[in-house]
Amino acid sequence: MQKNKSEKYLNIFNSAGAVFAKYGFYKATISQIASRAGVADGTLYLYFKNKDDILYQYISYKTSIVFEKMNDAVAAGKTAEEKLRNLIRCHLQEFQSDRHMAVIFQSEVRYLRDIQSQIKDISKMYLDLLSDIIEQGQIEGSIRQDLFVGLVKRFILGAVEGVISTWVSAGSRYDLVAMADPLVDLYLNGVKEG
Amino acid sequence: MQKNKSEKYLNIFNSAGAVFAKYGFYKATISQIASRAGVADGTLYLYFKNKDDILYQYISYKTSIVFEKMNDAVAAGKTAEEKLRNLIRCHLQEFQSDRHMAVIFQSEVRYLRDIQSQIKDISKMYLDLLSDIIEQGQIEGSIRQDLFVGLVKRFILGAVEGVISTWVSAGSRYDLVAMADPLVDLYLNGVKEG
DNA sequence: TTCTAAAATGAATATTAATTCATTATCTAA
DNA sequence: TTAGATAATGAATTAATATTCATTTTAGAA
Repeated sequence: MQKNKSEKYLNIFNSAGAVFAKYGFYKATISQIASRAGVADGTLYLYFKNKDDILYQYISYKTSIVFEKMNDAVAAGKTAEEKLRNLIRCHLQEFQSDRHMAVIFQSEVRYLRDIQSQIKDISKMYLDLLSDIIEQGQIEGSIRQDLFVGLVKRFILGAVEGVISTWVSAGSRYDLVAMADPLVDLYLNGVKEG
Repeated sequence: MQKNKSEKYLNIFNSAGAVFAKYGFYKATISQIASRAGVADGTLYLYFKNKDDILYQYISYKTSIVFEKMNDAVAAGKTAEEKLRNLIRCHLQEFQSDRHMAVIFQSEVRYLRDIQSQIKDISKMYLDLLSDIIEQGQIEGSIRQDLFVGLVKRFILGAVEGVISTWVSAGSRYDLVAMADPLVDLYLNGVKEG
């Protein structure tokens, strides 16, 4: 099993992403992944320990990249509102530009949560980012003091995931990033008239 | 395969729910379900066509029950706000009182969406309920006119599912129904100060 | 060009678990 | 009480596919 990410490694990696996204982890077969990558079945085992390990590496890697970008996006904002807006936009942007990842995150994360506790859960990190933003907003005075942060952050994450989930189910045809501003407007102002 | 729901059928049905919730559909085995139900492996095939059919019947049945209750809850409200509050409360109540169902809905629905198009998707029905409520609120004047209903309804569903998902991951230890009112307050008023 | 190590192959193997069905047990009605 | 029907059993079968490894191919050094 190689350490550095050779061209062949990436080839298998990406093929696995496509096949997992299309069939789901359990119904995807090693042969399908190998054939899509244009290599023999046995070759996968030179690069990955086993089938689980492919999914594990896939999610680990994608998680680290996305989280890095989210961190940068938040850091680029000054006020809480700017930070929130940047975070949501980045989130939607990343998932829109990598549909396979979006599908896999949506459907296979629970499987990994059960068996691979060493994965840093992207939700956990995301919720921590949100906590910081909400608390900053409360200090700034732009966000209500009477809110239970633990609830608000889940509420926001759930809403974004719901929008992504719908976009995935609908065949990813419309522009996801365009929903960032209306979404943030909803969090901020609510649906009530006046 | 029997038609009427005998005691043994329900026994297998519920055992399957518990085993699917614990291990996930693919890792759950027929032997585990049979053994939990206290019957022989072959007996399952007198009541269900195959393993897929067990999950199919489980989700179909639970969906119909929950949706009926949700409909009643909404019908019991007069204003849009009352209806929304009743719907969210009912949703949280039903999932809280049936944790196996909550787990299965959270993790296995995508699998079914792929293979069993005849299931009426609970999300779809739910979103339609929400559409009606939002439109009623807009007519009443209690909900903003400038909202895109298609976005708002997903936003609300996503937020509720996010809260349930967190509750499931946290081992279902706290009171989920207690979150209904703070959640509705968030949808209505937003997080912004003033 | 030749040699050696690394990489790749894919047929054979091993494993796991869903499903079947010949047999046995249980129930019901005459 | 018993014959026939119905229900249940669980060992044997079947099917699918993840993984291994003896063999072949490739690439780079001498």
